[in-house]
Amino acid sequence: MLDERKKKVLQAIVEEYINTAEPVSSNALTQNHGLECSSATIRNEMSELEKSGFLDKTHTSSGRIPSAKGYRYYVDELLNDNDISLEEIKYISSKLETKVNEIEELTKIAANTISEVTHYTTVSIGPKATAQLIEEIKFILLGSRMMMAVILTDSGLVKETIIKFDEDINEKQVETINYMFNHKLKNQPIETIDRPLEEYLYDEMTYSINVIKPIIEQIKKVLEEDNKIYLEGANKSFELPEFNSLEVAKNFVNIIDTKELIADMLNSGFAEDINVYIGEENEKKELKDFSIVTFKHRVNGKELGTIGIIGPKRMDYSKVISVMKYINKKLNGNNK
Amino acid sequence: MLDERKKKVLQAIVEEYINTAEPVSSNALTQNHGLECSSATIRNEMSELEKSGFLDKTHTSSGRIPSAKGYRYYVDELLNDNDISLEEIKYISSKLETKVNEIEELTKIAANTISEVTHYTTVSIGPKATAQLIEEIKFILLGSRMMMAVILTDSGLVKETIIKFDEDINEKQVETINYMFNHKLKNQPIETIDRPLEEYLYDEMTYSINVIKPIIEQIKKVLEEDNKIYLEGANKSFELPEFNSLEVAKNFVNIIDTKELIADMLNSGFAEDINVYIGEENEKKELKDFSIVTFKHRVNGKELGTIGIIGPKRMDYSKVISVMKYINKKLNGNNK
DNA sequence: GTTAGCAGTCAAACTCACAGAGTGCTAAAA
DNA sequence: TTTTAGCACTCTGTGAGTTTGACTGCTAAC
Repeated sequence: MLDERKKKVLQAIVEEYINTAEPVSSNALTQNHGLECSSATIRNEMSELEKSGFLDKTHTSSGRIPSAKGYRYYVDELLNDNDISLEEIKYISSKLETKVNEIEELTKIAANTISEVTHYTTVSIGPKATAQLIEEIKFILLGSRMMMAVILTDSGLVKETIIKFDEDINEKQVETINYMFNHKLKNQPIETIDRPLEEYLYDEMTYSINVIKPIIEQIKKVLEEDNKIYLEGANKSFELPEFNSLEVAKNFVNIIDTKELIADMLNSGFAEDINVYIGEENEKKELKDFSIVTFKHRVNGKELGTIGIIGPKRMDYSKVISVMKYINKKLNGNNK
Repeated sequence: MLDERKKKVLQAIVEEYINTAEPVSSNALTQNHGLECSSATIRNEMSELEKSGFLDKTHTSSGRIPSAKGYRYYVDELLNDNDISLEEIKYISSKLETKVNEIEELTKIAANTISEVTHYTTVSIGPKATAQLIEEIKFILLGSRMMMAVILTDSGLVKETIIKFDEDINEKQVETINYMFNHKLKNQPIETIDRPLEEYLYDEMTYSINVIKPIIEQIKKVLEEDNKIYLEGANKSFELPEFNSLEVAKNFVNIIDTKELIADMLNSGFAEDINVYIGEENEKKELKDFSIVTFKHRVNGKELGTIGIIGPKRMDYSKVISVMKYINKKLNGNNK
């Protein structure tokens, strides 16, 4: 589609623009980009690249900036996805070796590390419980009218919730409940906690419907509710020149303040290993000025969390994708 | 200290400035502020108020704005702390009646409600576990090398944590651990989990130091660690005119992104019911352009969480303090 | 003690001119 | 046919100079 020199020119423009945040002139490309021709020739190439939609101009006599299509081509065809230094590798490795007791913690650490290495803002979210099998449910009495339910899933996720009652319950009831729920739910997908189960339990334990009901309600609630969203390095974005525009800064705060938007963003379309959405490619129009790069942290095919970077369209895709690939590999490697 | 008319003038200026965000001119005060005199007289009063430090000017021929001292006088002496409508009371009441299973949840709801009613950004944090007595600790085996510890305190706080081991443990060991810890810790302050306890446990259970050690470490960690900080309505602040200054907006993002700063802010000096820090009164210089209003949510003298509003110095103190007082009263009333 | 009136001050908005950076085009060179 | 040099043209950003309007401070009269 594009001849070799056009590719080189496009790549040079994208990288120059990522570095400087200024429209790139034909002159700027004659140095340090391995292009053995004059600015006039580059102008001709740029003109054609603009005609085919890879470049934009901010005004008639300005230099060029990459269009969304230009960034897309760069990301798909031109970038170096091994743009990561030895120090960075060492640093990431040491961070990921931190011993954690909960899976969510690991996702948080990974997100934090990515933010530190790339200097962009990251968001992360724990695994969707609904995609997993229930391995065990434990009920523990915490007083006469309070109980804790601990749910273990097959991928090692632990969810706990407190349940309060309007009447006293005793150890014996808890034992029965423990037996009933486990009997019926062991190794079942979480959707099993539904009508049939409720009816079964109501039938078996008619005498204590006042106890069963809040339990089922609360368990459903805790399993279905969206996980907490963790945000790292929001202030780092504000150092970027694009955030000198109040419009952009405001949009950004709106985005990170709207939990639903972030959750949507992290959960949407996962065809690839690593997903890149550039500017207007995002479905939500609030995100049109930003680019998003996400990946799911998986172990043995089970999803354990999603991490995303949100930054300007002029994001350092090479660095970001390299770091994400490395961390993704590392996380999948540590099958523990 | 100030005669009646000066008070009236100061109050009018503060309120006018809170409404308009523009320096207040002598002319503006001749209408709708119950001041029966000409602008010239008001100019004289303003000039004296400025001399005594209650007012500032942005430049020689500008109107006046309140100084920190002016705001302070207003907050201490002039404001109406019952500036809350029937609708607001109804709305707040309905929100606070939501049934919750965890105390932290209630603090979050209260903070969310305050943000909704006042249109400012709120931050909240759960109770410090270290200030409480341990009522009970339960240990539950969650697999051969994993355990959960659930700690109940006297004010109803429940903290749970997962502990992982490098060796297998069995139900019998868990029972012993349950007995040991409860025997020694029941109704003790949390600081008890310290050297003497460790030594006692090591003596009693020398055979399983590999088990006791991670338990104590993890329990200490979870009890000492700062609670999660919840942020509500960060985007609302960005609608205020002071946030058109990039400097201010950047500072704000820095503040809300720095968890330690917020935790400090929420935990500092609590002489009063409701604490107001105006601009430079804040110890941290990052906060010099902002005002902070905080209160602790208590039940029977036990602290259950802290909620703060962070907004511009030109904050609607009347509304904010009225709403906080009302919510504080409501929360202390619901002794459940 | 209060007020009218006026001179003085300052910020914000507007205009204008100009320098500088960059392109597009044309015609010559390779 | 491709590349290059050169030049005219365009547009932004900046800074100086001007005007406008909102206020205050002061003085003298009420």
